[in-house]
Amino acid sequence: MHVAAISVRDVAASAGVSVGTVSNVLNRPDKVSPSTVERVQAAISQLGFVRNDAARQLRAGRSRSIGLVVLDVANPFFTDVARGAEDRAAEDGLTVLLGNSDENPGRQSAYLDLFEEQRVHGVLISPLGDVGDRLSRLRARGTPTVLVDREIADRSFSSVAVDDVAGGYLAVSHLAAIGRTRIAFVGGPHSIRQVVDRLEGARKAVAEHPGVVLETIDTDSLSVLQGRSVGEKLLARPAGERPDAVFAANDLLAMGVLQALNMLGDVRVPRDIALIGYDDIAFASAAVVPLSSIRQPSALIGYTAVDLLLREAEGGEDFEHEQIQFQPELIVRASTAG
Amino acid sequence: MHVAAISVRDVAASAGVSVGTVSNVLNRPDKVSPSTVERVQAAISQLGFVRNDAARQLRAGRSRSIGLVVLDVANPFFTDVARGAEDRAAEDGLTVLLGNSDENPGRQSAYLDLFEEQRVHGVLISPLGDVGDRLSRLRARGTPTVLVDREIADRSFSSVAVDDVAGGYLAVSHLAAIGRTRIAFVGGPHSIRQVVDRLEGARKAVAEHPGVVLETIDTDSLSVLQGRSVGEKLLARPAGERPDAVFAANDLLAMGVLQALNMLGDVRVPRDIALIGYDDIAFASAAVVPLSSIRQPSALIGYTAVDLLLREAEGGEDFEHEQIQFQPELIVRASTAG
DNA sequence: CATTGAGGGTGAATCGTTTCAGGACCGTGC
DNA sequence: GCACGGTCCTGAAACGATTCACCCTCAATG
Repeated sequence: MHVAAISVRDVAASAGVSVGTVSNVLNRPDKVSPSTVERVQAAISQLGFVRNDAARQLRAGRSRSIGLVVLDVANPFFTDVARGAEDRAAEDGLTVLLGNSDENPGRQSAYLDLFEEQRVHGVLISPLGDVGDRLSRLRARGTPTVLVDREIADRSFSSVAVDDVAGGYLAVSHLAAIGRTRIAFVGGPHSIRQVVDRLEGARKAVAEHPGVVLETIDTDSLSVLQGRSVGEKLLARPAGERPDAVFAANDLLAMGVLQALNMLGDVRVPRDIALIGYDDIAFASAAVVPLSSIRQPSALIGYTAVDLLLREAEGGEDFEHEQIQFQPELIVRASTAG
Repeated sequence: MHVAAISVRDVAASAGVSVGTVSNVLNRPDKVSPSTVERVQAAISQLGFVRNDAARQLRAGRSRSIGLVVLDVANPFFTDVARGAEDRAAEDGLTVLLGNSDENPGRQSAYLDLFEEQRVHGVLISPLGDVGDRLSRLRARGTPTVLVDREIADRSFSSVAVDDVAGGYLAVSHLAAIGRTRIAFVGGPHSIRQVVDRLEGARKAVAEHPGVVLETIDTDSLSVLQGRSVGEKLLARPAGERPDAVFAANDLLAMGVLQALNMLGDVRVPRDIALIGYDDIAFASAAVVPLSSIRQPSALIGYTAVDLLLREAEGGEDFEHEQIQFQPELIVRASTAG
């Protein structure tokens, strides 16, 4: 468009002041006499001046945003995390840039590049695969980083997570407690730490219950679609070879499994197969058979992560990295009744 | 952090070339001899140089992003739209910035300010209330704008929408066809055009079916929670005064209603109350009673909107604004069976 | 041999905001 | 009358990538 862009210079000329004064009106109005403030503001709205954020950031050296990379925006768990993060960021006048890696290392990497080029205030990431080195470099160059829903073993990063081993343990202990003995764990890929931990928790619970066996069914991702195809595979088995309980690594998968099982009338949840998911998303309670699940404080995770990030940014290089861990909670509904 | 930021100047010095050449390596490697490209790239990775996007944008005058303001990120319909938009934007090397107005005019306005300060390539918005003037000014200053899921009467804006009147008509005609006569429309606020249109379509269908009456129940927003409270209110009525069918303005509301009705055993869906939603989100088919709905091509809407935006940006001031409208589709499931 | 043009490279100017050292002005206190 | 401290403003410098007019070389051409 050929509309000449209006700059502080134009505003200054129109109001009969210097550019420095315009900037002061914008950023420290108390340092400018009221009459001048008024004159400048009149010029601003008359000319339709809009601050150029790029110039601002260039000067400032940092943007006023925080980058957040999640595994899947379609998963309500992550939108809840994002909402919590936004809330905390807003308290400090910051914005959250949401990047969806879609469980794809290439996209994850692209977002990290983008955020670094944008000189974001910091990065929150629910990491995929082995990005420890990448993140170390990022941090070394001055961008603080907090891991969301994951802690890295060597404690070199700050993190906010939920104890997924405990969650897996809760889920399977519950299934065992209601008398199920042939349990299937559905989830994948194993590059996602949560999947591995929940499985580990599941194994731990099984070990404590003699007579209970655990089968694992791998999936390519944690989506409704993948769940549905697992459900179809279960239906295809002879009745005797089906598990009598399924622990899905998240609610999306669980709902997919549920959809598939529900298509054919002869398998009933929870009568034939009990089903429990993970995350306790809002839709879980509205499922065909209301879904038992493991609840995580999702918004709180996001909120805390930003908080930690800001403290880390404040503290500088020598900041003591902190690992915060929340405990999950078992929510029992109809899908594991009896 | 005290890590000195690396600039093109440092890279140039280290590689023994001029800054102009470094820039050329970054942007037009074919204009630089292979040996020089290699030398510069070695310097870049050795120094850990990362382009400063703010400086880039300042010079370029525009950012490489598109702003998208949606009514509710928790609504899968909008995340699908966003996904479609991202896909199309990626084809042109652009990024999508997602802003959630949460049906709040203040937040909507804040995002528009932010996007304008960022000098985004363009804005996609699912507008709330009366923002025509605001958007006109935005466009006058050079930011092309496309309305998503809404067209403005005077055709002064480009838009991508679905015919919501037709959708409302489809839903209620279907309810009438299965013999329901006391239909309740649940939705709100009326500042959302979709709500108004779907209601209009509903009225149109009712008018064609003598003996069918329509009641409207207003809500403050289109969320599961609001739906649940409507459901509770319906339950509180004497059985004879309840509608025998509910048309909810979106699936979230419908699922809320369904949850509430399901808590008490004496009202059954669809036997006592048939229920149909709108958007056909992925969770609709996994609901307690699989939900009938009106499907919209959500990802396609986002994709097309960006496409239109880019064409408009290309065309300049004299671009002929275009209104694209898709047709919705009725999806019948158990919640309106019989 | 002079001319032309292409390929490869240079570096100062530019984008728009913020910052900061300093200047003008005015009232106060000695 | 003068120094002093405020208050209010000024305007040049800086941030870092990109652009563009220009320069240099060298080979091909007439």
